Amino acid sequence: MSMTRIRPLIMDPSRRDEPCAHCGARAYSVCSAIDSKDLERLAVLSTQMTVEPGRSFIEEGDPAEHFFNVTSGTAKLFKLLPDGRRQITGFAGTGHFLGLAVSSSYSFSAEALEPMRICRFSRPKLRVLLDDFPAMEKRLLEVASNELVAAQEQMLLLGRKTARERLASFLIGRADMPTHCLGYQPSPTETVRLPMTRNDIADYLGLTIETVSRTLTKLKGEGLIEIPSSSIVVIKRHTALVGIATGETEQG
Amino acid sequence: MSMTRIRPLIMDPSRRDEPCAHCGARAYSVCSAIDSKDLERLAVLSTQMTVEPGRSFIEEGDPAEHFFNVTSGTAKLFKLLPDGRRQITGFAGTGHFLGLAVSSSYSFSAEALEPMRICRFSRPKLRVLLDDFPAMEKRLLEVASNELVAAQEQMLLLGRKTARERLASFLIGRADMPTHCLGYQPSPTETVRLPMTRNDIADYLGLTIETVSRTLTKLKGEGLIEIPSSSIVVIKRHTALVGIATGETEQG
DNA sequence: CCATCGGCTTGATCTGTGTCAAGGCGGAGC
DNA sequence: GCTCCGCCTTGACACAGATCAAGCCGATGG
Repeated sequence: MSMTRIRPLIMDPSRRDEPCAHCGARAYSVCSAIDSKDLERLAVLSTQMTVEPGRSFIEEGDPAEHFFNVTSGTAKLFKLLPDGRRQITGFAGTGHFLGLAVSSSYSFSAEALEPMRICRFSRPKLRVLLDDFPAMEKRLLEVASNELVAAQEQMLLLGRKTARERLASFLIGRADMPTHCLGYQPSPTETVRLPMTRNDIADYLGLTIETVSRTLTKLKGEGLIEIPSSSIVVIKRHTALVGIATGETEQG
Repeated sequence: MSMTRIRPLIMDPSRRDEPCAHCGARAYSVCSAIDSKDLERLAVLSTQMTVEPGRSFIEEGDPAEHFFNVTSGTAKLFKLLPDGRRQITGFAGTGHFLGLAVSSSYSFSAEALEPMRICRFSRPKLRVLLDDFPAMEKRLLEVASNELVAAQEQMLLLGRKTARERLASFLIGRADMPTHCLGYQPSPTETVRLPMTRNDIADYLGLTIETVSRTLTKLKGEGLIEIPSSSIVVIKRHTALVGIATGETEQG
């Protein structure tokens, strides 16, 4: 499964002994459920790593030996069909916890879009730790519940929305995201940074790259958005875009 | 939101005093995490109800005051767009726990497909109970994790599979389900009972009723399945169907 | 400054699935 | 046993988005 994987991960000795106490992502992650005084127990279980853009750190089908926590950067999470068709199931930013699942192997792959820092935990060891910290277990349940709600929303998008509605939903979703998930963010929230390629957007929305491109061009032509560079979109008419995203607006 | 709801639920006084100890669904549900000796505490929180086919017991947007546990029958879970487009996000059978979500309102609706028995818990009260039973919290996390994996699989289906692959996946998914989820089940597992209409299947798979009907007819014509009645499908060539479902088989 | 290359856009055409329309079938009620 | 009605099937046609095919644009490196 991972035969072609070359140097996907780089251990980072410089942070080996740095405890979770200094982690910039802690406030946004499940680790916030653990008290400062107990943080050392968590720290000894964690391994800090960096992942370069384009590198995978989870491969669908591989034995699920670790949990991960994103401390900076963004990853795409995806599933593949044998002929190469791909569905991106989500993007994981700062604070995102990865690897939940009872199964013994990963059900998706994860690849860095940008330089990332991640925090890795051994599954069995974290499981044991969780027995002592029900607050963290509770936090994980909250996280999983929220992701489930998001997944259902995405099913509605994939099953029933038009290309135009999908793009509008995607842009609004990005604009409404908490700042810490986004990494570097140009000032107003109406400016949306897109660290992923058009192909990634297409595979996230169940479209082709051509349809994504055409639809964005059309939204631009209608004055709903501006596209100063291909990885930046400025939302000019937020309410109108929301109307399209939620299916309230007829056509275009 | 629920102005048009009429007698959606029928309280069942005959089971009011019957404790969870006699619940047939207990073994399959999150309640199994609670020890027999503590079961009384759970029992006092629960209200048994029956729901007639076609009745809703959760309405998207309503305040989320309860959790539910399905003890028999099947429900469809769905989201709607303002113009009536519908996406069924799943079917909930015996043992299924409903209502996970941090939000204060439900993010989906639930409607009975068949006569159902459900067990209702007040959210705040169950939350308090969970503090005393971390095993149940752990079980809920497991359940949520598994649903997340299933949701991602469904995103792959909705975003990237053909109509033929969707129907094959759906039938295989039904055939592979644990028996207790299905309610009454005609003997061999190769016989699949479909308690939902073609319209429901279409709304679950992101297709139209016509495409579902045509595709099933085609699979029948190829000898992969038989359709003795419109709500029963017999899988004749399981392996071939799995090949189609997973996208390994070219076309048809 | 030019060449290269990956990612993006745009145009022409095709096609899988949706839409519209007409029966068929089987269970419920009289 | 007949009628009704909801659900399902089948056919003809339409269209949103896919596919195929150029070409553009901006970053990178010599």
